[in-house]
Amino acid sequence: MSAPASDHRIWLIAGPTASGKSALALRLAQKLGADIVNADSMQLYADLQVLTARPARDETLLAPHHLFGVADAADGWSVGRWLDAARATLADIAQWRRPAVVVGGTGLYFRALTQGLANVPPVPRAVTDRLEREAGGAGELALRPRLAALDPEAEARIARGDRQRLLRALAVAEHTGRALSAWQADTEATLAPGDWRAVVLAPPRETLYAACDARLAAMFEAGAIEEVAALHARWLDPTLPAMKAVGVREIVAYFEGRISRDEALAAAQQETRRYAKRQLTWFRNQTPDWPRIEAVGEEAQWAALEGL
RNA sequence: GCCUGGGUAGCUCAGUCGGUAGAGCAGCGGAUUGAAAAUCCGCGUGUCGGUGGUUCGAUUCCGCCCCCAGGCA
Repeated sequence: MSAPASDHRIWLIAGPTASGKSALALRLAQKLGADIVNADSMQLYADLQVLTARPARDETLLAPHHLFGVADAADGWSVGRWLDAARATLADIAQWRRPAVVVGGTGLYFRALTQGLANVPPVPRAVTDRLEREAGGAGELALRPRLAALDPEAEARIARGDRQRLLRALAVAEHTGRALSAWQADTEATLAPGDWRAVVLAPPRETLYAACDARLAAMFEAGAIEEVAALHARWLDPTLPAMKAVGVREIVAYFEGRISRDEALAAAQQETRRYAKRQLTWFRNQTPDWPRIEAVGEEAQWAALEGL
């Protein structure tokens, strides 16, 4: 590497699903003697190991891994909760004077790390739920004017149809007495600009999609179905984050006899490709200045990383 | 071989009484501040099978050819 590792105690490795992040992160961690920190919203949950492509035990033994499978599916985590955990983890790693490699595909988590997250007090989910009930069938039509009065900036920014953001903005404004836009305006970065270095894996579209398809097929063979069966048997609230992992819905539909196993696989593969596309869009436009590695395959990607 | 039906977007199809065409799905582009593998917004991407003819003008009408499906042999 052109710059000494000590100049960059924290490496960020981002990219879409199935692009080769985990392998690259592991290799980098082994070379630097670094710890690996998860920045993937779904690999947080213990229940889904196969389906989220969370590093297996033999891999986690090769370098210290943090924040992988630490949450229960019944427990819904959020960017804020992850950021608090990541911050504490990174501080801990720094105390041991070891570098860290933060790896994942959740763009928002990386943003929270490099640009910060508004310090909004916790807004109970019940508040949002109440607002939704109050709105009733009118939905957005009833909520828009209310938000416009409290936080016109947010109201103008939120696209029509985006109920989730509309409810969040309204809940924050009503619950905290301060506009979400105002909270967001004084956000400060979590990591100091000079403390980290980032790279985005961005393989060609065709290659990436083929890798997604192959991986989903392998997951179905490697226990993804059994894993979802166990999760399904817990009868958790379907709105929990873990229940929304790509593949869960499709495999549950298969259990219920609504589609065949092959159809479930095809549907899960399609959703994975769409997810990968959204990730490519995020990193292409939200982190345009992060170096991109378009190479395919671990060796080529490693060579590209060393050449940075 | 004959008869019938059909060849229009990546797929399934609609349509044009002659003025170069539009839906669904797929796909692509974009947004993204506490659910983010979430939640949304936007965009038809096309030798209308080929070739001659009629016509100011043919995807549309006519001839021939090719291909597919079914029927008769």
